[in-house]
Amino acid sequence: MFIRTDMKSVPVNRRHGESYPHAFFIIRIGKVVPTQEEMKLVQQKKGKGDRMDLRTIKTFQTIVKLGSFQRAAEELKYVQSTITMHIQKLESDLGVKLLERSKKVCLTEAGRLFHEKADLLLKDYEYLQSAMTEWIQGEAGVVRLGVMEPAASYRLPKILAPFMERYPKVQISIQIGNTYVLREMLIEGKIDLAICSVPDTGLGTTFEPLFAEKVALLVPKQDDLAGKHEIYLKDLRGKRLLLTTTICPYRKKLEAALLEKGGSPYFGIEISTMSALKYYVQANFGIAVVPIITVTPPPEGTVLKPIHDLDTGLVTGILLKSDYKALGSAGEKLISTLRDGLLNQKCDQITGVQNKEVQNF
DNA sequence: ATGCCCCTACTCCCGTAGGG
DNA sequence: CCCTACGGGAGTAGGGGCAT
Repeated sequence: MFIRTDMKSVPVNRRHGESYPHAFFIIRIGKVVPTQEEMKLVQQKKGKGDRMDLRTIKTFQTIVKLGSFQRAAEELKYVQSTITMHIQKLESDLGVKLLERSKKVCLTEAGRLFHEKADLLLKDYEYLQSAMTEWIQGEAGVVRLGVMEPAASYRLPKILAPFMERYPKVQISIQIGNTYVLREMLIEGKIDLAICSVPDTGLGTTFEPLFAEKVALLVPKQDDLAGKHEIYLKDLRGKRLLLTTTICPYRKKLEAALLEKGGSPYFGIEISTMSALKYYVQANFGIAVVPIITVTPPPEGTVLKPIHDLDTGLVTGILLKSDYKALGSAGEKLISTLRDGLLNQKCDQITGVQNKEVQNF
């Protein structure tokens, strides 16, 4: 069986000048993928007998409840002939007699079974209606979010916690990845939006910058840079740099700056995850340029130092598809929450680090 | 390919008349 | 008293034609 929902028009009651309270969604029920034989029958019947709608079921249930066609008509605000027509249609659709008409309306054996099952169907429908209402009001829904590090671990939880408390029925799925991966996922429709840096290509997406993720140099205490008052990119020459992968936007930005201001050569160790860098610095493997938020406070045995000639902000924001269609109320509310949360999160200040002001757009 | 307009067929409901 | 059948009015869906 399949259930097809159609938006039934709501005609103005010509006789009484009011809308029919019963004329909302109709659930039509039919057979899954009709066979050729069934299709012929359907054509022969010209639409009769292959479906039933929710109103006729409600009419039937009302008759059973009140024990009379007339009283059911009054309850449902139909004329009595319409009630008769509904039952005829229902019985015709099902191919069984549901009610015995005599002085008193009685259920047949089939009618009793149908009454029982129809009750469940109506309850399910009421549940569906309620779920749809919640979706419309933004109280429920599913939003697939892609987030890059460190925002995923260090910023998002604080922003999402109050949102989830306010909208407990909204399901959020979070995919963590780098900007390149998140953009691909967005294009392929695997996520609805992403929090990431500016993608290499803007084709097919629109980027809304929100803040700059500041970075600084993390060095072991025993390194000579730890005691240096001012550090510039040229001071990194000859040092062992701990780097993330080549597609990491932080590494790209750092390498571009090093080429421009510091010159070659540099040598480093590649570590795939940003969060692991600080532990390798702690173990005296080398030095690393890391987002400040990930090393607040710095691990024991390390020192965080600003690099004066490094534009420290990696612009981060919301990435959406160019042909973006509204996600529904829940999605829109989440976007709004993320936007406000990321714009308003307090900048991480570290003693001894002369941060530039976070650049807001 | 998309949007708009017009026409036709269909659906839904009503009131009325008649039968059990 | 209750149910059924019938005719008619009003609204909607869908197809066809046309313009962009």
